[in-house]
Parts: sequence; C-alpha cells; structure tokens
Amino acid sequence: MTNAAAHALNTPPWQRVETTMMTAARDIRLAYDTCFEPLDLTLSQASAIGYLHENGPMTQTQLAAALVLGKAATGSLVDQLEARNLLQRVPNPDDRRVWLVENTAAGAEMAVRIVDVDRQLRERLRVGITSAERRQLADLLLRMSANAQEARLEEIDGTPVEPSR
Amino acid sequence: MTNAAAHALNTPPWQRVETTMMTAARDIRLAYDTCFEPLDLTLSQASAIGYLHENGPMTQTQLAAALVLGKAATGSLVDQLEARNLLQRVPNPDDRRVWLVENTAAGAEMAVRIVDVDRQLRERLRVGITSAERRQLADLLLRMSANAQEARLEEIDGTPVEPSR
DNA sequence: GCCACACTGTACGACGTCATACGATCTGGG
DNA sequence: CCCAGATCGTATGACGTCGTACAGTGTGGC
Repeated sequence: MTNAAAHALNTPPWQRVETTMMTAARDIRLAYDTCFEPLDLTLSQASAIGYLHENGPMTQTQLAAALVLGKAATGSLVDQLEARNLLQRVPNPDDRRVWLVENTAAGAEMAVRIVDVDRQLRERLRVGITSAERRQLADLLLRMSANAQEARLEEIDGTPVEPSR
Repeated sequence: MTNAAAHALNTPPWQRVETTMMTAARDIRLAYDTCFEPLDLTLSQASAIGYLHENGPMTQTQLAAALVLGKAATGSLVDQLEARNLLQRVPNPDDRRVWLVENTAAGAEMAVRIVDVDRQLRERLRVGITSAERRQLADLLLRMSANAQEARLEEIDGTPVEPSR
C-alpha cells in the first residue's frame, strides 16, 4: 500500500505503467526467492523441479522453453540441481545428443514442498484481487508482452536472429 | 496475440498470472534495451538521464530511490554515465558526504532523444490497450506489488533488515 | 552412401543487480 | 565541546541471465 494511490494517479514522467510492471515483477520475484530460501532454492530452480514434477522427463531445450530461459542458463540450472541430487540426466537411446532430465526421488519430495510454498505465497499475492481481475490482468499482460516482442523484432528489423529460447 | 487466449484460459500449473507478469516485464525490458541500443544506453541509464532531465540535480540516494535501484547499482550507473560526459557530479558545499548529480549539456541533448525513443516505444506497447485498461492494470499491479512486499517482509519476519533503497 | 545442414547441450565472457561491509561525514544529546 | 548514532557513497564478491561460439550428433537431398 503505502503511496500506492498517489503512485497511480499522478503520472510522474518516469513512473509509467511499464515501469510499474517491471517493479511489480521484481517484487514478486523477490518474494518468491525469499519464500524459497528456507528450501535453499531459487525461483528458477523451484520452477524447474515443479515443472518436471507435473510434466515428467523432458529435454533440456523443452525445459528451457517452459521456463522461458536460454539454453545456457537452463544448463547451469540443471547442473546445480543435479549436484544436489534433486534431478538427474538420463541418456536418450534414440538421440544421443539429448539428455532426458527428470526428478530424482529427493526431487519429487522437494516438489511437494515447492508446490506447497507456491500455493501459500500465491494466496498472499492474490489478497484483495478477484479471479476476474486476475484474468483481465493476464490478458492485458499478454497483449502488452506481444506488443513488446513485436516492437523489439521490428527494431532489430530484418536480421533474423535465432530466438535461441 | 499468438496463443494468448489459450494461455489465459487453461492454467497450466507453472503458467500463473505471476509468471506471466514476470515474462511480460522481461519482454518490455528487452524491448526498451533494444530500442535504446542505437543510443548505446541501457534502460536504467536512459531512465537516469531522463529523470534528471525532468527533475534537476539531485543526490545519488534520491536518484536510487527514483529508479528503484540499490545505492551500489546507482553508483556504478553514475560512474558509467559520468565517464561518457553525459552527467557529472558536483560537490555539495552544505554536505560534503553527498554529490549532486546533474546532466551535462551532452546529457541534456541525449535526454531529448531518450524522451523521443521512449514516447515511440510506449505508443507501440500500448497498441490495443485503452487508457482505462492501463489505469486498471497499474492499479492491479500496485496491489500485487504491495502484497509481494508484505509477504516478503513477513517471511523475513522480525529481522529488520535495512531497506537500503 | 555421402555430405551439407539443423539441432542439442556446453563453455566462456560480459553485464546488471543485490547484499554487505566500510570509511567519511553530518547531527543531536550530554 | 565531544561523542554515539545515522546517513551517504564506495568497494567488493556473489549470483543469475544473456549472447555467442563451438563440438557432438541426427536428418534429408543428391
């Protein structure tokens, strides 16, 4: 709360909606990181375990796409979690280029706790916000996100850079 | 657009509103960075110059608060821009601890271009989004942001860590 | 069958931010 | 007047992500 109202009403030149969104996103990320700290996990790490828990083994590239991360970042993510025996890479006999990443038993246990923490925090984040509002929020966010991607591609212009994620 | 509808309707476990927000924020940040690239500026750098341009000389701490950045990050930001003669530190005779940061003439010129780029990109980001929707978006974002900060502080609990920004 | 091309995962360097600790400086109470 | 506490800016190390380049491996056209 604090100065939320004043924040929204006057539009001080460098406090646009766009800025507000980035600030809000960072606050949420910080809240997640803080809540996952007792488990010694980052939001990204927790997301990886949680996603694998619900979708089963998959390729690193698939995981990267799901987490909206680059391949390199995903690789180090898997490295860290593998070192802690929370997940493992198993070779894929059909395609020796790729690994199949999957949770270990410890990872599956951790996933349960992750889901729990996630649920609790989400409840707190959604205090005073109806599900209809959340739907509209998501809708607006997606439209703005699409605009941003489009604008960026136009800016880069003809150079068809490999999306890489 | 693309798969926006499907995205919003079914709630694939790790694609919540919160995730959507963080993704959208990153897309917007990337779009800004890309658009400022021709000026060889980061969004943070551009924001600093723009903010100084509209609010006049100020302390680094004030600037940090305005940019929602830590003091350390703001310091290096000022370092970079000072090295490029876009802004300068002038000593404050009343308080020898602090500098007053202000734009140079080159910084003022740059600020004009920054404002222009910002205006153009903002137009593209807001395509298909009414100002009423933006207001509601900002409102929801602020509420969620407040919830996130509150949740984080509760999590950290009694430890009264210095906010430092 | 062979070879160019596409794709997967890794290595490496760069960047931006955070958190903490520290010296320098102001301020207010004794 | 002096000293404890608060405040400002800096230095430093850690972390996460990005982008690019690269080697190993599949795939399809000739």
